[in-house]
Amino acid sequence: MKDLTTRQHEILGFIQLHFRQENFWPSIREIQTHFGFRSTNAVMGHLRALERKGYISRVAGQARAFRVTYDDGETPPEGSAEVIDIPIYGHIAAGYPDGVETGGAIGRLQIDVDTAGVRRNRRAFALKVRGESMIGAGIFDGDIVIVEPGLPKHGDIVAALIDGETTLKRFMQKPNHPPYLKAENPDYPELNPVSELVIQGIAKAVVRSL
Amino acid sequence: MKDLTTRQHEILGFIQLHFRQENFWPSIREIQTHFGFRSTNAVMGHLRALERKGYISRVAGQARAFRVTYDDGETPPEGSAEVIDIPIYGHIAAGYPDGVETGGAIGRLQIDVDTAGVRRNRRAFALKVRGESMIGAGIFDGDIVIVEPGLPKHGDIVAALIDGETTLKRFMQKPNHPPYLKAENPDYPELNPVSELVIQGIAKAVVRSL
DNA sequence: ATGTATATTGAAAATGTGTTCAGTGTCAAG
DNA sequence: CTTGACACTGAACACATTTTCAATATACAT
Repeated sequence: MKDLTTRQHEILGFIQLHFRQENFWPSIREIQTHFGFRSTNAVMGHLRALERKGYISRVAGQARAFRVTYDDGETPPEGSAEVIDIPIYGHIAAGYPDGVETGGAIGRLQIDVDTAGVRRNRRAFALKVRGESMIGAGIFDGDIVIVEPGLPKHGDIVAALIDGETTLKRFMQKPNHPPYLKAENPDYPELNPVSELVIQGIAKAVVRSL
Repeated sequence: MKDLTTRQHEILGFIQLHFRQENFWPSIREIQTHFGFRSTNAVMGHLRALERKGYISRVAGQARAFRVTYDDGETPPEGSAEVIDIPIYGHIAAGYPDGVETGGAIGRLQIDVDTAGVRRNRRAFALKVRGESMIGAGIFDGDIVIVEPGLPKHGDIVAALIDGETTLKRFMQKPNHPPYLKAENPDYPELNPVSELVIQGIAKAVVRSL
């Protein structure tokens, strides 16, 4: 894709900003006014350049009839990443042996695999975080964590089953030592190696509704 | 929400269909032609009705300047919740007068509307957070915020355009006072009422890859 | 130096487009 | 029967908007 000059870049930027803010495209005169041109023709030149370079396309003679075709984004609405459906378990019932109990879900969320950072075939699930033990890692009460089953590495945040309750902790393992879990909150103690340490999975992403 | 007549429903449908297919709104005469009316006024009547009933809003005198305020449904509920495709407008180039990065989207994410907390018809977009100014609200450098255009209320976290840069701040507005923006980080000062305060949208959700 | 792309002004032509005024006809409710 | 919402026709008006023709000036590669 050919490069744009500074001015062309600004024009394209304004067109897109206008569209995002107003939900319809600007007219040539609006672009002219915004940049302080004294002639609509100044805009025309830039639009022609943008069209020639393939960034936009227009319908001749029609008002506000833009299409932004910057082939960087926007173009492939179809070939987008795969979206998976993830069940949200509130507090997990003790004895979550191997996974999916559809009945226990308090909700579901759907997100594409790339953003969530999970693989399709693994059975990911989500948890609603309760408590403040991971506040130091930016995970707050009420957040939703997307968890993927697997073996944790040192430093991963994991969902672990302790005392029949699922909590979020950071998994720490130094060579030749048994692993332990660490809360990311100064008020909470480190948890020393638990006998029954069941790692449910590794936290891959956090989603929070504001 | 008031009910629509059959004809009004058809008109609204066509407007939205046109927008999805062409990326810009139809003109009144295009609507007229599509339905075979012999007078533009037939369309005018329906548009007025749609506007009165709150389904759309328009900018008087401007061509193709629609906004669909309320979606009448029509969208097939595939599976469970509806998944929308959100463009990620990346790091905004610093010092850019219009605050838009060249190519437009640097990525996309897909998420269901309930989890994201946005409405289908509004054009939500996402931003990759840069900087630590909202660390107190649990939003960190590198997080992705999902933003929906709209008018902010007191206390909302907004994406605002200041000095040509988009930043995330909390929108504060006390009665009889001009609004100001506040960073959620003790190291950052409060931002007093800016003359050129452009609110791009309200942050609805945060997604973080771990 | 010469050509080509960029960036702009200025004026005018040609439509596109929203809007209004004045009617006709239907249909259901009061 | 009358009233009022709805669905339209027809013609005209006033700008909004795109587009074209004619020039000037700068920068940059050939």
